[in-house]
Amino acid sequence: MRLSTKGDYGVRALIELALHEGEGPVHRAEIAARRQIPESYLDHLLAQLRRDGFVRSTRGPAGGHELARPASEVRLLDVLESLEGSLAPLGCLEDGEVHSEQHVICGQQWVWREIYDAMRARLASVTLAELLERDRARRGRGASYSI
Amino acid sequence: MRLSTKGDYGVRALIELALHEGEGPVHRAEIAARRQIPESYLDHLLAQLRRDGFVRSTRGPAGGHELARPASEVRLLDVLESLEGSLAPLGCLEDGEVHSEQHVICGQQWVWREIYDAMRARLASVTLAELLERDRARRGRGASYSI
DNA sequence: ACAATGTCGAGCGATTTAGTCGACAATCCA
DNA sequence: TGGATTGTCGACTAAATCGCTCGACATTGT
Repeated sequence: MRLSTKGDYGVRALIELALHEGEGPVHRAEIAARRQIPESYLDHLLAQLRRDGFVRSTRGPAGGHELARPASEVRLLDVLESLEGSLAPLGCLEDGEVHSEQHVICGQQWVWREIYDAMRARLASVTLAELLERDRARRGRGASYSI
Repeated sequence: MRLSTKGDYGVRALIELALHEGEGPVHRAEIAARRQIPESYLDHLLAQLRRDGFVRSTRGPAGGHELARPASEVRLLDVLESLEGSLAPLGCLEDGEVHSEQHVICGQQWVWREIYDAMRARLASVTLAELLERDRARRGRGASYSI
């Protein structure tokens, strides 16, 4: 029942991009260093986020990555489903799922349907802007920095 | 974010045992056939459920498996945590988890804490007796049987 | 004794995870 | 123009996990 590191790393990266919203592209290396993500792995995550329209990238020196849409309009649900695929806890809750006799036997389906719906609703209500804000607050209170 | 088949199969098996509550032990082979579970795999699941006190088994001919506690007192949450281990969607929500600086960086933790708590609460409110009842209802309405 | 059951652990093929690496493309700057 | 600097893409891989199977053994009823 775990989210993979993709969801974790990907959201971290987007928070970092949100932090620099409107300041031009951020280098992959900088994102990786500041959010503790393996750089060559981050590559794949950014590619996925780009494909799904969350991120815009530019090449060449002074290139990098930036948000393609305002942080306030990016829903956590969409980001996670981009990175992780479906978040359904059971195969029988999958979106495009055929309802064959196979699933007649899936005895917990009704509970998980409820939980899944609530989960998606909550994730849909959280924006990247809100994640950034919480991140700032947490880092503010937390152990101070040695620069 | 998927439950493994253990959770699915294991709950199916318990529903089958609940169906025969008070009628003495049910053979592993019968459970497997009626709930479409690979028999030699079911073995492991029953072993786990036995270790955690959900099931009592007896050997020898006329042996088999039965509920160790009344179906109405078995919570779905406990069954799933027995079979799947922790249901936490993120490592940083794990029960015995140390809160080191590692997690200061886990930017979605607060949302998932909420979702996780709600999920566990709901799963804790569902008993095996209720699962059995729903299973009966569903099978009643469903395609009728060829015996 | 023997047959029918459950018990336990080793092992195994397929899939997924979590990456790395290297060749290539675009861009900027001198 | 050419090289330095960035991003892009796909192949590859080591390790873990999943979903089992199998075989040796223990227990019990007849």
